[in-house]
Amino acid sequence: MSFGEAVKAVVRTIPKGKVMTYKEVATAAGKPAAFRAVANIMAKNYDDTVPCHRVIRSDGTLGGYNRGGEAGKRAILEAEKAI
DNA sequence: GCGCTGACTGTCA
DNA sequence: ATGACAGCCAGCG
Repeated sequence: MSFGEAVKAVVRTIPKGKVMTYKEVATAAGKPAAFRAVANIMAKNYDDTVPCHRVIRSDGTLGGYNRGGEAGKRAILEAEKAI
């Protein structure tokens, strides 16, 4: 399994109404220091089967989203009571 | 195979 | 607390 697939699998395990940081996802994927790669994977190879909108930065900021940016991402999280 | 890029993180000033 | 710099990894040209 490639790292990207592992990352997607981890994000898919995030329950509704919950959020994980890129670092947490990278750690769960097996590469605690690959948070940068995680962001890169999500950015370029976005997968609709993966709730990447539940992945936020360690600061608590939403970071980014390719479906409307932070605004759209925030809207989804609010709808799921994650924020 | 090499180099650049990026939805990041952590530390220093 | 805010801003800037450097470091890290995987994917793509």
